[in-house]
Amino acid sequence: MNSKSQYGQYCPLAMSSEFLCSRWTMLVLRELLFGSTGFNDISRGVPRMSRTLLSNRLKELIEHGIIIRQQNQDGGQIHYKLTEAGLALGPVVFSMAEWGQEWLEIEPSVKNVDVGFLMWDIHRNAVMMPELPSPFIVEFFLNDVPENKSTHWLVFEDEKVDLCHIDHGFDVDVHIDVSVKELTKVWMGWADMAAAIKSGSVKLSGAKKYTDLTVTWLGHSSVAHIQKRAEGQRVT
Amino acid sequence: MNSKSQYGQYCPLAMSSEFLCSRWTMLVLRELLFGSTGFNDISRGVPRMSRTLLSNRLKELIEHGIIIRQQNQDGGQIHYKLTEAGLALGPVVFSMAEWGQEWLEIEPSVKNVDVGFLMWDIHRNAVMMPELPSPFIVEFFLNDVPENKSTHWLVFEDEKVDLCHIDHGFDVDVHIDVSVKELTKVWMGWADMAAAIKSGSVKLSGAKKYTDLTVTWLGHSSVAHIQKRAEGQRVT
DNA sequence: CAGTATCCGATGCGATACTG
DNA sequence: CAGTATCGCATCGGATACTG
Repeated sequence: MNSKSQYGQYCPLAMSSEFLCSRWTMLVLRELLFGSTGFNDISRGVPRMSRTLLSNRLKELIEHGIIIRQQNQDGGQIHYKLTEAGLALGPVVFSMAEWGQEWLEIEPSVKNVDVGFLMWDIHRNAVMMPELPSPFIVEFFLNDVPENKSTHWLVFEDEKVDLCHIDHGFDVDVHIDVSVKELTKVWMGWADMAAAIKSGSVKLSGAKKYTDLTVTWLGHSSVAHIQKRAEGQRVT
Repeated sequence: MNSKSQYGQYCPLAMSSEFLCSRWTMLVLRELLFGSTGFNDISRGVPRMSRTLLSNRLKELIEHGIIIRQQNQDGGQIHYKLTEAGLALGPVVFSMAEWGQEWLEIEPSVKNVDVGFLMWDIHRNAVMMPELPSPFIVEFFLNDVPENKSTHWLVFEDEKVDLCHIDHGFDVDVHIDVSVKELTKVWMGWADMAAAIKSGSVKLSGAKKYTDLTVTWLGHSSVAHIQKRAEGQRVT
């Protein structure tokens, strides 16, 4: 836990970056800003971060007044919640994300993608629709990863969407067969879903009335609407 | 030089923060955004950063397409210049600085301040005024630091302001006697100059027509206009 | 679910000295 | 002015195992 001034500068950028710009911290903040409050939920948003380190980072953020740790008096769930100052970091986090979406080259991003994070990210932005039955089950088959990580289910039910990676013998409504890379591109707005279906890189099956709505219930990343720069201008 | 993906996330925030959120990097970007292009100028803006590390960081930024390294064909000065993508990082850097100015507690910031950086920061934002003679010499005496670091001169001449820490027998127009802490507060907009003069924590001497203009030629930090939160709301 | 304790290897980075 | 090479320590953080 490091809280001594490293930079020796009163500059607010220096003071802020001393604790904001440490490994994983921005991603933890992203999770909090997206609404996760439980330790395990946050952890699922940063699957490659060790839980030990997450624990330390949360403590640092508490120390700095960015979050508070709450527990119901009945000893229930523990919630990490952003303070007012923490919420005010939204523009900082999003401006960095938006810069990346606008300027970063695609290929480096889709290399070495963690499937757990991709599915977690999709699940939390999936869109409930009145047209869908309840439950509505979507099975993802990711055709380029080891078998034990290849199948995931999205369960739309009771006004929320759950993510599952264990087969409970679901009654599947829509099945999606796609590579991780292609799913990532479509999800991020870097590729067009209709074109991907037409080219065969996304294979949908199920009742047409549901597969036709895929673009809608699948949703997009929260920065997908930002236009990427032309290929020659992008950076890595 | 680390260029392998650490986070395993396609998320643009993750991709960006992998190289933006490393030690010193935001401060180097600040220097570049403020207009420094030479190695030594940049280095003076981050005096506690080792030159070795600065050299490495600049290389990383070049690799990532954020800056380019230019040298005149006559073998003159070397200039590091932001690319279009690099310039686009302005809002990211400034949003973090603005957050800090609005939310951070003052006291931790004014502890352990590097005098070299303070004077460098002041010098590059000092304001040329037609009312001033040329040269116009301001002598700063920082009354709470070791003698060899206590005196600095600002030389307003030929449409530019130079900073000097060696006595060239200047013909001083205005003398300022102040502590580093108080000078920092006034400079950052955390204290009022007029009040500081009245209370005696800033002691000005010299021709009245020049000392009366101090607030103007001294200028303020670029984020000084942002209002700090009330004391109870601030964080560390 | 929500963590903590301990170990230990990797690496980040400062200090110092040197170069064209 | 604009760097580079080398050394060596400190700390960061991952892996693993354990707790209430």
